[in-house]
Amino acid sequence: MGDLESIKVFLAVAEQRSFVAAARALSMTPPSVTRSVNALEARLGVQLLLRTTRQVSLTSAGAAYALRVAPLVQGLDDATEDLRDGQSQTAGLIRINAPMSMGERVLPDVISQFRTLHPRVSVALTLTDRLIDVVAEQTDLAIRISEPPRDKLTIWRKICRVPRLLVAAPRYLDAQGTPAAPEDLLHHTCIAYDAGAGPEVWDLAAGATRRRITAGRVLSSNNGDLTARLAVNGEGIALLPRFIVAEALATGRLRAVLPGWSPPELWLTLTYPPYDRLPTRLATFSDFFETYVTETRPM
Amino acid sequence: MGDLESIKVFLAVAEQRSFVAAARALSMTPPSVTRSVNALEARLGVQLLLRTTRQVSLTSAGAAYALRVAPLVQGLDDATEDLRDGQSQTAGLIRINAPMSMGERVLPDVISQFRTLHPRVSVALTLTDRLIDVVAEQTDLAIRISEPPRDKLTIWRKICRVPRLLVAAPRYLDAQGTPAAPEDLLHHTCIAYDAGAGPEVWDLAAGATRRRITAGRVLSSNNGDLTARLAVNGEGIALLPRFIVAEALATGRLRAVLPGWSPPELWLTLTYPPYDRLPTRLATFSDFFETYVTETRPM
DNA sequence: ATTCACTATTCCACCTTTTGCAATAATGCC
DNA sequence: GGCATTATTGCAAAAGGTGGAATAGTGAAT
Repeated sequence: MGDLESIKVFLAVAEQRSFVAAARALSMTPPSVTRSVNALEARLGVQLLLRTTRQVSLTSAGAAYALRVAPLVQGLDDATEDLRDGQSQTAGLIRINAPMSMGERVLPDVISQFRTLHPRVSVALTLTDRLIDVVAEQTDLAIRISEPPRDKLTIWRKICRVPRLLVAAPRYLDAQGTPAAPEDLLHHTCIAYDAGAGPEVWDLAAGATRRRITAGRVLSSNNGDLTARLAVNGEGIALLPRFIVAEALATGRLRAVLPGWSPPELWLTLTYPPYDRLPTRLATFSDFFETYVTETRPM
Repeated sequence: MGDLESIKVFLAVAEQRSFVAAARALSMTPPSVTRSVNALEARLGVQLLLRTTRQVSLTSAGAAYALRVAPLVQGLDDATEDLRDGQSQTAGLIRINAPMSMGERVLPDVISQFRTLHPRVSVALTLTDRLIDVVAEQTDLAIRISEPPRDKLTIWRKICRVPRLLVAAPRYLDAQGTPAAPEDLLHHTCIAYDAGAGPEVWDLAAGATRRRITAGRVLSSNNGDLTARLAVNGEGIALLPRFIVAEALATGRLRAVLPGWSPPELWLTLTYPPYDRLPTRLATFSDFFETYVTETRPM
């Protein structure tokens, strides 16, 4: 006989002024109603109802208690209902974390289109250029560009491959020479788009041939656009996702380097906290995001 | 595993960010905490907590729910506590019903003295000159002057006897003659202080001798003071409680009739709704009232 | 007055649920 | 790679809740 339930039973009896009526209203048997109210009174140490076989009325304590407690119980029920709605319907807040490069490109579009479809969804967007801990950072959904995480603590979903390529400014290549083979990179300044800890090692493959190159001099940045800007400025050769440098390549400010050789592909992934069952709003957004990326192919 | 209790357990886990810590705080075993939270999540159909063996955190749904539900749970606890205090301490509202004659005499004094002793008590006073149904009238305590009620539905407590006597105005007695024996009343106008239904029958006793007299012409009123005023006006002979006519007797506006003969005594009683255990404020007031009446003897 | 219908309560056997302990699986730290 | 700690689960014992029938009490109708 739960605490809350017995309060509800009491409120029903108080409203109906009858135990059997309350029993009917709550689909209970009269004995259960009696026991429930008795238990509540015993717990409270206060008599709430004055009962005769022919009429039930409230003590003043009972009246005061009912008046005070009814809105609280209602509030709990409302909270439960809203919670269920928020889970089953596509509504509520989605806390999204993404790398900055995406925040400036695809995300504004994705989010406004999604919110047109699902106006009851709010989005809190944070941009971070590092691998975040989704649970520690209170994030519902992290968009990452990386090798698929091996974390057991998170769930992740692959969206698509993110092709990368080596680029440099024409000015740099003119001055330092254009590498013809991976080994030439040893004599170049390499700009790493990475957390920048430890020596930068690039795996390059051309068909079945693979080369593992440790870059010579290294500049690094955890921000893709900054890395690209350094490359545009002629600071060196950068390894960057294609979508970041696409525009610079098109306008000629950057030129592809070693176009036959490609580094291991990264994946665009969605990472979630370790839900047993993903809330609807997250699943819906994830589906929408995948569709958007697949159809517009911005990578 | 009650509804409310499992919410409290969840809140404890959410606050402590740990199942074992919550278990310690609530004097439970860790398995119980796990089961309680699981049951709550199952009932809500929503995952509230993200658990690892090393860290516990809230889902956004869980955070929202905790934020919303915590004050409600606190409110319920507060209500319970206040209710207990209101019962155990002498505080709260006492709804008193009394006959008008008392409302104008003893009650103002009783209530103000009582409230000086117990300032946290409020009193709602209604004056009614009829036998009221304490439970139907939402009354905590009814002060009655009558023969002790035989009602099974109420509890009553005798305070003291209320002596009555026969009185008439000197003017009336001079005009109609002064009765010398009970039988003489048959030829007088009798003013009844009573609900005034049916013929007025007065039982008079002088020592062991008893006479049952049916009054001749009858005036009646359910208000003691009105009855007394009619008697003062010389309308007839009235049977009234002594405390109502004491002043008129002292000033000579009324004179006692058949002083050797006295009607059955009435009782000043306190009547309560059918409480199993009387709330403290009512018991305290009742004790105070009895002491006041006994010491000042206003009857 | 007495019967009658209805109500709140209690009794009792049955059964679901809960509880605590021990065992298990999982995780972060040394 | 252990080690300590944590959340969880299995299992048997215990507790508590459940409904149906019986009981007592009440107000109204006869």
